[in-house]
Amino acid sequence: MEVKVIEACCSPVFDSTLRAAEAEDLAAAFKVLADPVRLRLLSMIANASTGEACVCDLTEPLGRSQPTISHHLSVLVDAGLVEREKRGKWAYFRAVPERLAVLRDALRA
Amino acid sequence: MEVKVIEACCSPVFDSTLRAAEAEDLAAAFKVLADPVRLRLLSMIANASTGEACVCDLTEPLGRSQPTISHHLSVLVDAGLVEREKRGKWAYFRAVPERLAVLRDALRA
DNA sequence: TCAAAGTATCGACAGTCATCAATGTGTTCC
DNA sequence: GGAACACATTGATGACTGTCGATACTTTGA
Repeated sequence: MEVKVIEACCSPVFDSTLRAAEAEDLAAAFKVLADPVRLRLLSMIANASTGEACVCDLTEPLGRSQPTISHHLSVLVDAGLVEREKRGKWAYFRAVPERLAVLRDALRA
Repeated sequence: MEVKVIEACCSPVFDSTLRAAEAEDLAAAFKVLADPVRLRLLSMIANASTGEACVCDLTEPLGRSQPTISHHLSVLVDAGLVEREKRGKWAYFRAVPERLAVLRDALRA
């Protein structure tokens, strides 16, 4: 899945008729959110008490294999929705609420 | 594609940890928006001067066949994002902004 | 009733994606 | 150095979906 970070300049769906390129970018962004595992990962990371979570915290609750979780986290990182920071053996993930806000604004009427 | 109309009761992603069932519903809703043709259809319908549009108005600008456009419109209808009204030979589509608002609220931080 | 027009449905196909097992990479600790 | 651990990558596979041609359905008008 090729993921493109959506920019804040994108026109909202209801504002004016979307051009083909804008629609492609927006659709790619929504595609990132169109998976239940990724939504739950994003939710768990955003609600982590320390503000961050590592793969080991996220794998077991979702009932998916470690490679699958790692794959979904990479998709979220590529989309700019979460940030990855490697510290020692662990990889910590933090949410980027501004990115979600951009998508939310694209849905304004 | 099985489409489920998302209800307003759904927890936002950032509010509390999403349960599996909530994540499934939300993901299905975003999947409807995760297609450029559907996004442009929604945009064109919402921005139509009369507030509505028929298939004949929507087919040619998007460069897809009539069955493809009809399919995408059905997906949008099933998701509750647009309404279909048949008058004579024509099928007219109107946007349902409240549905989009529900999705937008699910993305609030 | 018949022909034409606007849509919807069906069947098939190609491309995409979520998933896992196996393996690779980098780090920590003895 | 070597073993153990945390995570990323690869390759393969099954399922899903966007697309179109062909066809069916419905309404209009003659």
